[in-house]
Amino acid sequence: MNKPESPRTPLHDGVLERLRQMIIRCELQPGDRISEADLGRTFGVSRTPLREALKILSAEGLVDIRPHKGAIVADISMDEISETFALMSALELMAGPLVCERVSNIDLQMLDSLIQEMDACQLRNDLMTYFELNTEFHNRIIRLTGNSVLTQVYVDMFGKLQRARYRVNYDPQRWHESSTEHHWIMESLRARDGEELGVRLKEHNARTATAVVEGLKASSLANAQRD
Amino acid sequence: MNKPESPRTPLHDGVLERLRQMIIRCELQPGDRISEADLGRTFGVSRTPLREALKILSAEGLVDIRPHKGAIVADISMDEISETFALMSALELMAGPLVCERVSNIDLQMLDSLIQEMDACQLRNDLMTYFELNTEFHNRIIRLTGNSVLTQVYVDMFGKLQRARYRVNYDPQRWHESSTEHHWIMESLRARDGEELGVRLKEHNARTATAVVEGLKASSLANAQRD
DNA sequence: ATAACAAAGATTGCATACAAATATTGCCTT
DNA sequence: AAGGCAATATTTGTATGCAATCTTTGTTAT
Repeated sequence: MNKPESPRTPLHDGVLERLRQMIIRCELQPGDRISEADLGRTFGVSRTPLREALKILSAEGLVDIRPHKGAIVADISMDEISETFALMSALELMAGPLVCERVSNIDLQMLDSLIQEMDACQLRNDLMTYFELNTEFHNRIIRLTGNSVLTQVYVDMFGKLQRARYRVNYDPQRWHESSTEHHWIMESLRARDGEELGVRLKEHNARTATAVVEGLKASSLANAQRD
Repeated sequence: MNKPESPRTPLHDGVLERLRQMIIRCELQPGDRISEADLGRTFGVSRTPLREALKILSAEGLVDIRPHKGAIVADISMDEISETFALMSALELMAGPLVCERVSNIDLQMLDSLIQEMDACQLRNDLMTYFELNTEFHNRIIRLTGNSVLTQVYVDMFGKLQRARYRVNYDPQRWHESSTEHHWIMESLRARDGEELGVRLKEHNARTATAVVEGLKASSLANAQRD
């Protein structure tokens, strides 16, 4: 039915990735029940690999599994969003000095070109690609710490928040602000000022947090009125 | 065969917990292959729940699964240990002020009694219980931040490092130092001095890190000579 | 009409069976 | 004797079947 693809990659890996994307992109919304049989049919696989994928997503916090009652897409509360942003602030504060110790000119070039692409996205109003590039930008910076444990945690957090970002109607003004902040961040990087970089990353993060939380409040308010 | 226990808790949960403990306690050593059939026999379950547990442990980073080649207990490198300690330092620095804002006198009492128990363990040389109480002590402090995301990450990190702690022959002198540092930490808590608490937690952590890394170096050196 | 209960239906949890891939063993060749 | 190849054996990946649990629907009694 499907093309053979590569028989080397286990089936549940593909299922896992597809499910994760569906959840992050809000195609499956928080609270949605996940029927093993149904999803198995849509993916064309049996329940076994699907269950394995669900267990992993549960460990990642993207789904909740209630014994004998099935899996649902995990809800992410406003509190959890705020707490996650707060945690990321701490990680970025830690990252600043480490990154500046290790960042090379080639790294700077690479980040610059990412920013250029992001600016281009902004001009043609391509929010989706912007999100992906933005993720790439921030993850790369953290990866420059050379601390892979830190990076792993950061990337996970970013992924969890991505759902929230997709949900809010991004404010054009905030979008512009954000780009400016990116340029400031690059400045600190070029100056190799670790403390300053940490602070700027942290502040950028805090502003994004505010924007996302405000956006969510607004949209949930709109929903409440609609109901 | 087994007592009915509680039929409400899914089987793979029990398997998961037993496996996790076996890995943390180094009963299964890094690099050990995990045969699904074998482990299934020893636990008295089929491969299905076992595989689900393995997938979760893989997501937690305690085992590595290589497609078509089976699972092995994940190795934790010296680098990863150092990086994890560094990350925890950042988390503790962040935690300090947050904890001091929220800690109640009852919390202080509870932590005090934990310290008393730990001191007792030290007197009777009960390292195992000490480890458990120590874990409890630090996790509780972080939980007092009220940030559950931070707490989750911290607890995970602590668990990952627990393996390393179990492996090193704990230096009695370091044990004593550590107790003293715990008392300092309590002092900062009682004074509600958030900055100071953060720094003391961080320094305590850094010293533990040094002790563990040195201990591991020594024991791996001993192993190398033995071979 | 509403609430409580019961039985049918659907879904999850686990075990087993089979297919595909890898590891191992023994033989043959050089 | 050493290396390569082939056949066997073991192990993983997936599908399916059955039992236990939950959900839903329909009935009855208040």
